[in-house]
Amino acid sequence: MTAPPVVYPAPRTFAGGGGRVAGARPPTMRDVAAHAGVSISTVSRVVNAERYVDPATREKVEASVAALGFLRNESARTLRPGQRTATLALVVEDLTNPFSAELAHGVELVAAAAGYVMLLLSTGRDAGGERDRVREREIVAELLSRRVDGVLVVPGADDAEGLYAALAARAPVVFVDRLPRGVRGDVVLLDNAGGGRRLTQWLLERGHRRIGYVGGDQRSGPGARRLSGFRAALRAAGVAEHPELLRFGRRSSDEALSAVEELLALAEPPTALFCDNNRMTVGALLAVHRARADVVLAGFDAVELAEVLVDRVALVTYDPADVGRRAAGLLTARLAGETSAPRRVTVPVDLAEFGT
Amino acid sequence: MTAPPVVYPAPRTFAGGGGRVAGARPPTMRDVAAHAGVSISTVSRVVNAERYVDPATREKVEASVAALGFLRNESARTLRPGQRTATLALVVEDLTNPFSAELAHGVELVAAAAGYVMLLLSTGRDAGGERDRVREREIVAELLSRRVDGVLVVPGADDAEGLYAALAARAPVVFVDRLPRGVRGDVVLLDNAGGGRRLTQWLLERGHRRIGYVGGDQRSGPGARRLSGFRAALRAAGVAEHPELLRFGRRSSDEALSAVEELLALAEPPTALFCDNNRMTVGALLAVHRARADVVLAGFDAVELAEVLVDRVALVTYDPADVGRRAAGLLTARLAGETSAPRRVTVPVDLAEFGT
DNA sequence: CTGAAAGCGCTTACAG
DNA sequence: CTGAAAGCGCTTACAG
Repeated sequence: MTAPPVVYPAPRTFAGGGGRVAGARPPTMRDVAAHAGVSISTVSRVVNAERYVDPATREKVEASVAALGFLRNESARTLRPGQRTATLALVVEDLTNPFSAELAHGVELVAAAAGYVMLLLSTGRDAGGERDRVREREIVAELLSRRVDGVLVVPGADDAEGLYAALAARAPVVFVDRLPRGVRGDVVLLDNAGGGRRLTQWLLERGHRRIGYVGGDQRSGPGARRLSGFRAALRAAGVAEHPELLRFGRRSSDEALSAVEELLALAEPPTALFCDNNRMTVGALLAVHRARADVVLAGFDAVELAEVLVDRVALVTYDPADVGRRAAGLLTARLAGETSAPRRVTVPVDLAEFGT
Repeated sequence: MTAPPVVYPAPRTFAGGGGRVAGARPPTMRDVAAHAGVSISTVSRVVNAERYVDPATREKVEASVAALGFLRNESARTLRPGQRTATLALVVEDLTNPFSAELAHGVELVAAAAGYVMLLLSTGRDAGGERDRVREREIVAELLSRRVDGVLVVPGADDAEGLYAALAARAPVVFVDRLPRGVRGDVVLLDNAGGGRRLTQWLLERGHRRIGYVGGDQRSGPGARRLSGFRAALRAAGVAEHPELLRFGRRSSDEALSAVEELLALAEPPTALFCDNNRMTVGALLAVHRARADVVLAGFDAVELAEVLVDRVALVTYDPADVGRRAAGLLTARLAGETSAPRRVTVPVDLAEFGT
């Protein structure tokens, strides 16, 4: 990625765009100073909107800035000790996940309002579908090299312990949706347990006692908390869990669909289904609709048109952008000097009922 | 956003995270050089993996790098003329739009593979729902100040002429989904006209002659091309357009739903509907489903579960991530020295049929 | 209110 | 193969 050596001050040129030439060396403060007939210090003061500049001088300099199209080189500014890069980073696993995308939107809003720009990096998964450790280490190194002011991370279920410790040792880090083990830090969580409880109570109130469960990874993070909410509600109501009605580890709506088909084919099928995320809810909706089964659905995440497919459904919904705004708010507060103990923010969820 | 003056070399400290202190001044090449007993030049050579370094020296330096946890300061490196920031920027209007999110994903994949990091900025809309000009100018200034190596832009329908000209004059810019008037540059477009034509042909082949049209902004960009494809197909088939069946300027699925309700209530309703984007398709699906109308749908964009709602539907689908990959590919090619005339890439679309 | 000078952390000819 | 020195474009005490 390094450009071949160039003889200074050869401009970097770009002749694409049909002969358009971009990249004549951009004007520097020195150029502005010469143009305005003042010193570089004075240009710096004007550009930084400092006080103690004679109005006439300021005007002169501003005219030169405009005439030359001067834009301060941020890399140079950043180099001074104590100066910020005015850059935040958001690290997600997969941006195509709607949660990540809306989260990023919320983060960007707050970042922009606070004068920061957002780097977006995704860790992805390796060929085996596992978290890509190499890429994760690269990302941490990249962020440290770039001296980002702060980082927001949606950690993976299987994040190596302390992966982000090196990062957290050098810049404030806010974790989103789950807190990796062994790391202290600010974290913004959804009320997953509360949502699981409310969905389950909603089913119990409607008389359901045989409730099926279709879920993804239930060993840690959001999935674990949703399951614990489910179980807590059953326990509180004195209703028994039916192990044969629980299906975990489903990774797609297709896998969820098969799971629900299995459940519906049981001699004693469930009368209701708890779906622990968007993929599960979509799969279950399809299976129930196809089977024209008399099964009530309760699931996590908004699914467009869900209410049209089944007679009765309750969905836990939330605003990922709000999660992003809050997480970015915590981070910018740290950057503004906040030194309180690690904070844990829980974002409430909503229950939306549909159907007859 | 500027930190208060600090007395050098006071470290920036962060006492959040429960007393955890981050930000002791990171080690520099000077520190590594002292630790390894070599000159700074030599450290630079090792860090940059240059040839002509004695293996023993290299090993010594690498040990010091590891011991001190040295990570080259990218701002400092960038300062030298001819050096890149290794940063691309993607500018979209709204990241919550699934197209933007998947696009960003594709861009990030290619950027990461080529050694670039992606800045993500959204222009948003102002209070009046119009493109926010002030924010757009800020973004252009920000990107120029940061000396990003290249930019990908999804321009708005109502972009001011030449808004991105200042940018394009200094760095390669690739436009996505539409090309602003008055700007030359690489552009990646979807085959919107082709998609519109195919959807319309699909309807015509099934005998439809009264085809309704539900669309958003049809004055420019993708909307205009989809409409032109619709009209071209009608013309080619010698089928008349029915002006009373055309509804434009709908901005949400709710507005599309109302439009379709109007159409279905006509004395002579359409027998088929053409929907020019995802929102329109969702609204039309709902309206047709609710009215249990015998209307065939043909629409743009994948809609989850669409086929379950209506008897027969055809959807034009495409992979926004692929658009992102291609756009980023054009950009990285420019950055690698490609100097051909502006390129226009058209990404093909698919037609998916559902229903009995 | 203004300017000369030092220095941020690197890279790069230039010597050796 | 290695080092001393200049310089990238800024900011910041320090003098005046």
